[in-house]
Amino acid sequence: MASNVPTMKEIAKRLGVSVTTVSRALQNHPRIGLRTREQVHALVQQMGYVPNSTAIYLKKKCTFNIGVVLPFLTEQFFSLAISGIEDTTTPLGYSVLVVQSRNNFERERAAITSLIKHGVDGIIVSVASETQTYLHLDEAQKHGVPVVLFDRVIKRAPNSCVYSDIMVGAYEAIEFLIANGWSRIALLNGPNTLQATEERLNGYVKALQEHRIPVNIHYIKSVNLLREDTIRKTNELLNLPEPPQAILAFHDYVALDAMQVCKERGLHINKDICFVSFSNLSFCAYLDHPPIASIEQFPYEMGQKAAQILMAAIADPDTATRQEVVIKSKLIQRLE
Amino acid sequence: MASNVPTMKEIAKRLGVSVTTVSRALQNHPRIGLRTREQVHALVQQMGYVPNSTAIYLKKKCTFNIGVVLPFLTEQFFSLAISGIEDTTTPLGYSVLVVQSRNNFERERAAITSLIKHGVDGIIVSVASETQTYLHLDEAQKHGVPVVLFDRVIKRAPNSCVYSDIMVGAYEAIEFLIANGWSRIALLNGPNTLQATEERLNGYVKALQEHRIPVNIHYIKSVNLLREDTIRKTNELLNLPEPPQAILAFHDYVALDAMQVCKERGLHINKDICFVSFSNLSFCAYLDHPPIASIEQFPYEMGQKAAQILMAAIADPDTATRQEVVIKSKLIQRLE
DNA sequence: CTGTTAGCGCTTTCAA
DNA sequence: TTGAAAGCGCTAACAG
Repeated sequence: MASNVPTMKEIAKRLGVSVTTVSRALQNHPRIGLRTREQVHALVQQMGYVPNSTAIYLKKKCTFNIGVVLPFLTEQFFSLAISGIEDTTTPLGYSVLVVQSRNNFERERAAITSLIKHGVDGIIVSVASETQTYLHLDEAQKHGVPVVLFDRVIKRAPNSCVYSDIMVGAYEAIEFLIANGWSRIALLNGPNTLQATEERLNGYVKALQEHRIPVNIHYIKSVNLLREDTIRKTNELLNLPEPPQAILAFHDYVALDAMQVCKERGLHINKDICFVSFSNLSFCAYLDHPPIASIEQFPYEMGQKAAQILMAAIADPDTATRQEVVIKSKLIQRLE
Repeated sequence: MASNVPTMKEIAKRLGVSVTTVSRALQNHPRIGLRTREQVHALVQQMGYVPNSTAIYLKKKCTFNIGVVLPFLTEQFFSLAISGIEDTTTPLGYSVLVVQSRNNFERERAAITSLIKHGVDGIIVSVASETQTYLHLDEAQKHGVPVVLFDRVIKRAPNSCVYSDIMVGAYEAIEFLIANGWSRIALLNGPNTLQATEERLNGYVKALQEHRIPVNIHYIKSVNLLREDTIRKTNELLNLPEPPQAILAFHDYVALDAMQVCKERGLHINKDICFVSFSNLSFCAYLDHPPIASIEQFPYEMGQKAAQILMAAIADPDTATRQEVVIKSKLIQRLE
């Protein structure tokens, strides 16, 4: 911020009125003379006066800033969520502070601490894959900063959260594969720390069981979301005496890496082996052989919803109760 | 922010000292008794006191927030730049306010106004494709908020800026294509409002001329960066009596859309027609037929550099002079 | 309709 | 080594 920026005091002095009057004129307070109001506005215009928000924040005890903590901005899923958040908060005068955790718990904790210090009015977080506790979230609540979780949520946490019906998504995906004649279906799942991993597994198992297909434990792999691990686990699957015909992947990035492994081993995608994955990122459209189906999770809408809940909690801290919103996912088929 | 959060006053009262003392203890001021300091720190710990940053900001006349305005977070180029910015500002205690302009000038202007109102200490911007003036940037400078431009810069603007040597990049790309035997090379360029568009054109023309290849005006198209326009312009190129053998695209997204058009028309990528494009986004690695070469522009490093310049300008507003930093690009070849 | 006054939570002279 | 007091820029009773 600046050095010699005009303040209300100067405006008041120049106009020979009190700062109160200026303040009121600026807020279009009813009890103010039309003349005065116009004069003030004119001078404000002329001097290029911009109210000092820090002062207002100090008074009003809010900053109109909210924080967002998520694993990676570079994942389109999250940047779309940010857009959803931005679009619902900006019209209300809020700005968004973004911090990336890079799936690292310590970074996440530090990010939240830093956001509290910066005085945000609320925080939206999608937890890191490493995160196993929600104590760092309590820290925020303790300072009166509401926290809303989205996508990567901790359901036993006391915070409001919004996520997609992953279990159903996984279930439908497996049903789809079965309906198309595959029965040897593997699951390239995420880290076991994530709730979302468990749900994918549940959906997977449920669908298989309902169709009386035995669950093969060797078909279930957990990857840490790093490329190398995906490659390793995919190779393990392909090395099986009876390798899978289809793979449900944790998300598109996992699917892409796995597909590359397959290609390198001479397999033809969607012929020798086919994929279904979560996310439905836009660049899949550019692949010659995209996953045969994707589970669209509507990250933009999730961001919107999370932001709405947060806005409500900020506006009315007392009446706001814990909410749990499920965004319906949708299976997008790409049969060739 | 909260209601009943502990303040320095309470700490002082509980300890029977003055707020001054607490303040000094917290800052580890030299002139303070060891005993007192320890007592204060203990109580702070116990009460979970967090300094009210708004108050500090008001006093210190800075917020330790910086704003970043860019077209789209969903473009990996920009999210990588954000990471670069975050990584250089966070260690210094700064947080990043991100706003997307969506290539819309009005949104960009509004974003900057909003950031000034929110009291950021500085702003980094990559201008919208629509933007043709830098008056909205002057607005910030007028309020003592330094502005640094990156990538999509306005070079005649009075602000510091960092960008890549696009002309050289385009030049090398064309040389590479010529060296590999192509001479009918088209340019799917960006909007004419962008400096970057002009530079790509210059590099393109220069390389052709140096190799005594006549510049064919029908091979030069300007797209507005929306998918539909890319499709239209690509079709125009392919409909030419002598269609190009190679295309230099404004960036990967343009290349991808253009490549799809080619595929739909039965052309084989990198055989019937090949592509070179700016950006080198990571997902190109997943394509069966990626652009035959990409011009890596190092967005992370650009973000870092822009942030460094901004940090310096904030730290020392008087001595800081306008800087213009060029990040060398690099041609990544993917000959099959 | 307008001004006076107090105060948000903190830092920082100036005195003791 | 500590404290009292002023003040950052603004808002909001309360009083005219």
